Amino acid sequence: MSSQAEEQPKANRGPAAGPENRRALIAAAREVYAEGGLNAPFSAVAKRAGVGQGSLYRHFPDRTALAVAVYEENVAELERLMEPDTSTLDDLLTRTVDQAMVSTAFVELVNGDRHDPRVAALGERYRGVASRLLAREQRAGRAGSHLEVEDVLLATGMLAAEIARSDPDQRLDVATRVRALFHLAFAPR
Amino acid sequence: MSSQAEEQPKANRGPAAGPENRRALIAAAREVYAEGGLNAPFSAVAKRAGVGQGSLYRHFPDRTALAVAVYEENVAELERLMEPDTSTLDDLLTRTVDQAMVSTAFVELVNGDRHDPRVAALGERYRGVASRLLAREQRAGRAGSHLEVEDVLLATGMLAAEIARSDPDQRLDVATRVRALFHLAFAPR
Amino acid sequence: MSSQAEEQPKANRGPAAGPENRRALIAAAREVYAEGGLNAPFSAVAKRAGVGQGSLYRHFPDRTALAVAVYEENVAELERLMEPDTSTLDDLLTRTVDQAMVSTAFVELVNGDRHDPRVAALGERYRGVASRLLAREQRAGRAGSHLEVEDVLLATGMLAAEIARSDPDQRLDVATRVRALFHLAFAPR
Amino acid sequence: MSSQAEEQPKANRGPAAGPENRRALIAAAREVYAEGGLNAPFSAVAKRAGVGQGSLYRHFPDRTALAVAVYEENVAELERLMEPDTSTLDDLLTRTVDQAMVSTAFVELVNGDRHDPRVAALGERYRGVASRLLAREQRAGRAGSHLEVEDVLLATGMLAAEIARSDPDQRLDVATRVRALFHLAFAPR
DNA sequence: CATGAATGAGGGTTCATTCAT
DNA sequence: CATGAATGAACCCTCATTCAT
Repeated sequence: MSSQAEEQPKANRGPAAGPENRRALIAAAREVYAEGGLNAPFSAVAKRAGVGQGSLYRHFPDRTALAVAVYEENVAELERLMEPDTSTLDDLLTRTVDQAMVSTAFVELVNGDRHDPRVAALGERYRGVASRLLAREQRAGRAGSHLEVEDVLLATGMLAAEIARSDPDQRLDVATRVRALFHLAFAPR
Repeated sequence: MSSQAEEQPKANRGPAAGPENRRALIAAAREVYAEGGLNAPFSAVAKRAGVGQGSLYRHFPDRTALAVAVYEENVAELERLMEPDTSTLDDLLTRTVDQAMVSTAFVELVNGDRHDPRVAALGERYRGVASRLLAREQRAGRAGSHLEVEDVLLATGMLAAEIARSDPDQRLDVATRVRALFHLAFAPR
Repeated sequence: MSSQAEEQPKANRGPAAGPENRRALIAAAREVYAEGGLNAPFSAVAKRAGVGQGSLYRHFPDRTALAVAVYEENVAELERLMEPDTSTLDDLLTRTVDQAMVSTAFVELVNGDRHDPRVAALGERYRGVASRLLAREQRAGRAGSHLEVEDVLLATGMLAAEIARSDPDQRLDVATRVRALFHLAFAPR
Repeated sequence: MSSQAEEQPKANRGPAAGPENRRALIAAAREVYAEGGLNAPFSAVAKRAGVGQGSLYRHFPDRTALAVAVYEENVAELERLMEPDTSTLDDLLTRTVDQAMVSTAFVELVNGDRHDPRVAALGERYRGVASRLLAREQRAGRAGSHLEVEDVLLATGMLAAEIARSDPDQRLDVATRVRALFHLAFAPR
């Protein structure tokens, strides 16, 4: 009814918005995946980020690209957190629980795209963290010598998946129980 | 409308086909769930069974009904197999690996529809099996007294999920490794 | 699990059940149409009648056949009720309200199949009733001479449709109001 | 997968097509409702408008939204036409006949979704028109003081429905006859 | 002649992806 | 480079109709 500018579709903010949008998309994806799992509508990510569909596709041409971006942040954080000499395998389990929702989405995804190099690279970095932790713990006599890095990877993977599967209000309980099991399994004999 | 018999709609085989169709549907569902998880297109089951959509809905009014039917067979088999006094928790793990693909779908199911009575009933039967085995093993001194039935359920659940997730040609390896972990976790201290 | 007669599908009662089924179907149709209008699932009629789908189709090869059968009973009742010298146009309106749900279903149907002879025959009988009533009322000076039988048919048709459309708990109100309008329109000038 | 451009999926005309599509959808709906009533296949509207299913849902998230959009135009026109001091109740009946096909769909709509606020708002506007006309006619002594706005609404509703039900080549006749009836019913006593 | 399962087409809705502006 | 509408395929579910027993 006004004589000008009938609709204002949200001002095209120009190229400057690029990196900002990218960040918004990753954050939105983290939330959406956490709530709805990996099969949440892809378009829901754009909507939640307050960004056009097209921009989502420009930044992340496929589902894997987006998931990798999300998980990349998690791995980076993990690398940082697990660096100090005082960090333990148990810290890794704790961290896994915290990140379970995203981790699981990532794991789900990876099992579709196992051979995607982007995915493989991230997997290697994660494995590196686990490997360094394990070696350190074994040296300190806090982890059994029977353990190999694959065991640790399996443990964290299963833990994350189990948490993600669980009823939200049982997660604390489940986490405690599962960590106790792996404690026993990891202990020196 | 057409001058010749253009389509051959597939002969109505009559009610006699009923039980046969039911069996075909369950078998098809087993395969479809194994390949695509519980959210595989419902219609894919009908197609794979070579049965009309409508018949699928007649036999199983909703997803849960079908999943329950599939898993019912598994639980029944489990109850039979675990009955002898000689069966162990380790047998349960073995069996879990064998049924992993279906088991995972069931776990998915249970975590989605926890309050559906049909699902709850099956869950109870499974729990019963685990419970009897655990008690027997603890009496025999082969399982630690710290263990509760929840621990066993978590272990089998995680094992099944992990197997289902894994690359088919790594499953044997994964199974071995995970079972070894739980062996340690279950052992008396 | 019993060794014989696993399922007893409801004893085929033989040809004797024919007429009984027919009656049950008509009664069921009356209810179903009243509740769900003419687009209620055709099969719902069979279910409500406690009769196989096939029997429904045998007795009434199409929707029209069933609707005609239902309405035939209504018209017969109408003929009986309107015969006494004391019955008036107003009685016809009253009766129309009572039968509104079925009447409307019939009218709906008729507008699809206007040229179906079965339908036309019933229409004639209804028209006959209206015609006799109108003549009698005009002779008695209770209806205006401007009125033709078409006017009466339109009035009853619209009344029935309006009732059928209305919220169930407003029907009484609507009926009163509409009948008052037609009272004025029918009165001698 | 194919060696040549096998399909020509119909060129995405871009957002510019938006408003045009919206208009096309409303126009198509008007036709489809007129032919098939309010339960005509929703998808038929998209097809007739030459627009994808998805676009239909984007513009009108549910049946009611579409029906309201269609009828909104009619009510607006009505408000405009009935504003002059010279317009009468009879003009309203005339107009109702002209819009009968759409009016009926609207009546159906109103009777189904009486509690939807969008529908209620339109109903109020229509009632407003009828109310103003009635008051004016009563003041001028052209309508009886026994009449209430509900009577007018019932009359237009029944008239529209009856026209919509009628054989196209009898509509003129039916309209004349029904309007004459309501003339008598509306007249001052 | 009754029964009720089988069939598949039809219509509803969602969502991944493309593309004009 | 961002935007958001358009598109259509895919899945869901219901129901009219047929037909073996």
